[in-house]
Amino acid sequence: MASHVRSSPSAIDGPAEDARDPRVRILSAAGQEFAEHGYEAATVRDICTAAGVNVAAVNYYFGDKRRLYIESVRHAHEERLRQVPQPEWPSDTSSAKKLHDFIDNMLERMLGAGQPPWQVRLMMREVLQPTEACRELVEDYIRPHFALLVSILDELAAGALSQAELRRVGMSIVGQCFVYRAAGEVVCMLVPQGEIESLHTPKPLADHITRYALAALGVAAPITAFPSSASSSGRDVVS
Amino acid sequence: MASHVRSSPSAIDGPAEDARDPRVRILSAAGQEFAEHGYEAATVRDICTAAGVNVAAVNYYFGDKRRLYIESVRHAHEERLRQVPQPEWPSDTSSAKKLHDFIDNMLERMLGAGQPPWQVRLMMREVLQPTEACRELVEDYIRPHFALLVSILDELAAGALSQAELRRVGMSIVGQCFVYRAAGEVVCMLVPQGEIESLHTPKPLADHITRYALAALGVAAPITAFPSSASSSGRDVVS
DNA sequence: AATCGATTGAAACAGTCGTTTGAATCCGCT
DNA sequence: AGCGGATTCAAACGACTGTTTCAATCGATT
Repeated sequence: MASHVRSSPSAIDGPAEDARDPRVRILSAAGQEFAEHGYEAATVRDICTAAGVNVAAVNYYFGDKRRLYIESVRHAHEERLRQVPQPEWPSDTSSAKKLHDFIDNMLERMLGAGQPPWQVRLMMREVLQPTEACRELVEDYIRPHFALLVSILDELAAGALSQAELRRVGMSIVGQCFVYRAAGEVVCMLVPQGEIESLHTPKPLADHITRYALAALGVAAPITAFPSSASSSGRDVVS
Repeated sequence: MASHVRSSPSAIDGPAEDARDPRVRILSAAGQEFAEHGYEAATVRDICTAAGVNVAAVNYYFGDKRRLYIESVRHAHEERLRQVPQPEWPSDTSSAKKLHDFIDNMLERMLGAGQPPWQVRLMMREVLQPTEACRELVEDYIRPHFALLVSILDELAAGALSQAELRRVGMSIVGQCFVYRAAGEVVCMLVPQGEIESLHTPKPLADHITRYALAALGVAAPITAFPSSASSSGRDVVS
């Protein structure tokens, strides 16, 4: 047993975690290995080598591989929450702009700048095949974001849709972003190369998904009504 | 070496594959194990036990685990193609109805009737983290379906959108279906229980996604314009 | 019946996995 | 300086993994 080790140094050290603390070094290395290879394929030996500690350390600090995994998922989404706070707008911001900003922000977090950081890939694994670490991830990270999206849609629909319908529309929007991250490699095989770079990167995609949603909700003109790439309809509703 | 074994009995036996053929028994058992646990976590011992053959059989018939996996993915999508042929419509069918049927069919294949058959889950794994078996899966199975969707959208937009824009809209539709299969368990955590059963099952979802698309394309009224669950707008465009 | 290639079977291979051990080392304390 | 708990280390454990071996068995052909 390693019960004599203090259970959570980060809780008392505060946000300025010492990178020389072997506990956070292991958590970081574990997160990257789990994100890259998945729980089964990642090995504690590789994790410890990457963290520069002995194999016995994971048992000493975390008990076993399963508990290390759960802690590393928690560590990942906590760090992610600190890095990317929920957006805030001046009170007179139009709801259409809020929607565009929200979608742009979500896409940027999911796809932004080449390979997304390992935290996102680890969380994505939990979404695709949940383990016991999933519930906490949903409550702390995903549900607040989804609730914000639904509230924006509520504002946008001006009471015309029930909460249930708003959730359904919200899921449609999330799905359109989600597919590019989860099935990105297949998307690249279905769409010509140049088109990927010009139309399926975060910025143009945010424009498209926003326009698609605004048109479906009747807030803007249908996407067939104007030429092509611009994010706005006749009146410039989003900027 | 096991080079003396005939390479593909199913090719000469025709569609009526003998279930007592150890080769297809192994392929079927392997597909289910790989679909359930993934490539790494599935063991050749479990596969052989499930297939009722000796462990040496996989080496005798397929060489090694990697080649067995590739063959089992091929076997899965070939069987799936035979089970679910592409829909065909009378030439006077409205393109709105075609879109609704297509979406309904895709959702039924992905989500239909509780746990989807193992073939779908195996293919989904290939989409989420492609291996060398992915390209063939895309060319034989996914690309034809996506091309059909794009052609329906082309008809619907009546030339108002370029091929690139049609692909982008197609990806939006696929994404809305995809999220329910790939992230289904998280969806269940975000949406109240009763709502799942009433609004997030294939039929109501197909109605919603179709209506969302038709409204976005300006073919039907915005989804805020009419009360709630019905799949049609004022004129009954889809039936 | 005898023969010979195709197929199956039980057992063992070498390697890697997560985990444990027990001694060695570090570091704050009196 | 010297004590004592906290931490690190190399080494080994037993349980698995994919793969191979080689003798036993099968089934059609002569």
